[in-house]
Amino acid sequence: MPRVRDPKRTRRKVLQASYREFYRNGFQGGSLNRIVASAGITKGALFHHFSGKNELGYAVLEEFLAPAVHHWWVEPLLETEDPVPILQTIMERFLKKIKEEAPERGFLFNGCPICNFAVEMSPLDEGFRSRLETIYDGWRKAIKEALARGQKAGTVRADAIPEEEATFIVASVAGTSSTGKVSQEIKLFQDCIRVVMRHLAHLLPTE
Amino acid sequence: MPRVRDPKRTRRKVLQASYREFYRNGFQGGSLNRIVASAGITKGALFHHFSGKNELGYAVLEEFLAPAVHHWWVEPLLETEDPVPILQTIMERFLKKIKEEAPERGFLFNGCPICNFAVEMSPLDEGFRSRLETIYDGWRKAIKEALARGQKAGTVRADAIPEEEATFIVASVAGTSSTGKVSQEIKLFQDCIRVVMRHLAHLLPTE
DNA sequence: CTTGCAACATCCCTAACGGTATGTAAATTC
DNA sequence: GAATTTACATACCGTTAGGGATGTTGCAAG
Repeated sequence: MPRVRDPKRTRRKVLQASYREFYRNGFQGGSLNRIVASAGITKGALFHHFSGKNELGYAVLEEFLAPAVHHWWVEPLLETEDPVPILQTIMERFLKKIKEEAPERGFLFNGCPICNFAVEMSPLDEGFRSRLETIYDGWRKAIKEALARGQKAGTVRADAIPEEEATFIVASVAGTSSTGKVSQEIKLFQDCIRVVMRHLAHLLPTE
Repeated sequence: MPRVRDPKRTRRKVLQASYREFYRNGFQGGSLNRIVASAGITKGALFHHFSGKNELGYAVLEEFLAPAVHHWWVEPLLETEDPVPILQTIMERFLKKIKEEAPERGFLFNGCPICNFAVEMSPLDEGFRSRLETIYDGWRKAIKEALARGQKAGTVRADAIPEEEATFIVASVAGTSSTGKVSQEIKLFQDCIRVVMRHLAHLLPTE
């Protein structure tokens, strides 16, 4: 067997397998043995790259989930002066994503992975809590600042409160994911998102 | 030692200790050993009343959490013809509850226990999933029917969609709890609930 | 007063967990 | 090209988990 060494690749494989394992079984329920098995490596490799289970979880948050939020929520809103349509587009894409995952191949939509981590681990471990707080803060900040810019540009009604709305929108995503995954019926997601979309429409200036 | 037997009381002690343990550590992270220790009983007693860990979790859902939802959300809305103020009152009480728990005695608000169970266990075990679905269905149904009655009575605007709104309100509670518990700052809860309250106000008929 | 079952207590088992110690081969450095 | 370090693999801990077997005792019925 021609032994090829690619530490970056190995590390990525571990992270990916860990993400899947934790996403499906939770962090505490996730098994390092299963991770190394599904990643096709050994415990030696895992513990060479990560000093323990917690560090592995932190890495998933920092290197997988934080960038995902940045890509889906922060980047599209950056420097925008008309954020409401963009937020609506993101919510639509969110619903689309769920539809794609739900019925196909029997794969379950397991909710928002960040929220899953938050619910399970934020009260149990300060390392998780602080990292999750950073992610949520950045998420909220992006929405808040976009809404504020919209107000300056006149595309968002002046009496809206960007900070409150941002907090609410993030919570809506978490809540929709968490309650919806129980029944796995798309209608629940649809209903939820539809109300949020209507709420977003109310943020537009009245003409 | 005067041995006193009180099976009902023993059962309740186990359930209460289980609820606390699972609420703080999650279901998978919760330990039966810790439960029997904190309940002041032994494993023999636990397994006499419950056939296993899962059944214990089911019992917590059915005998603790389902009644709690009924008490907080279903009962106050029963037969009401003006549901919006009642919903607002419930949300206010929700915020109050968080405020009471948060700063005092260093106790952490750990989110909505039902949502915690849902996030962790609904994708992993059908017994949990179905029971959680029943709880959420009843919760949503109570709101939906109250809103529909309100529409008939003219206290809720006719173009509101009770089913969608109900789904949304339940998701809001879950989302607020889950995202808020990360930072433990009351302001986040306040912001979130304030937006929901405003949204509820929009359900009133325009005059 | 005895019999029988419900209500526990005690003790133990196996499996799986996260983690470590040690070995070894590839890669890098000098 | 020798030496050193990185990148793994193998084997193996100690602990704790959930759960079961068996023993013991209160309590109610007959």
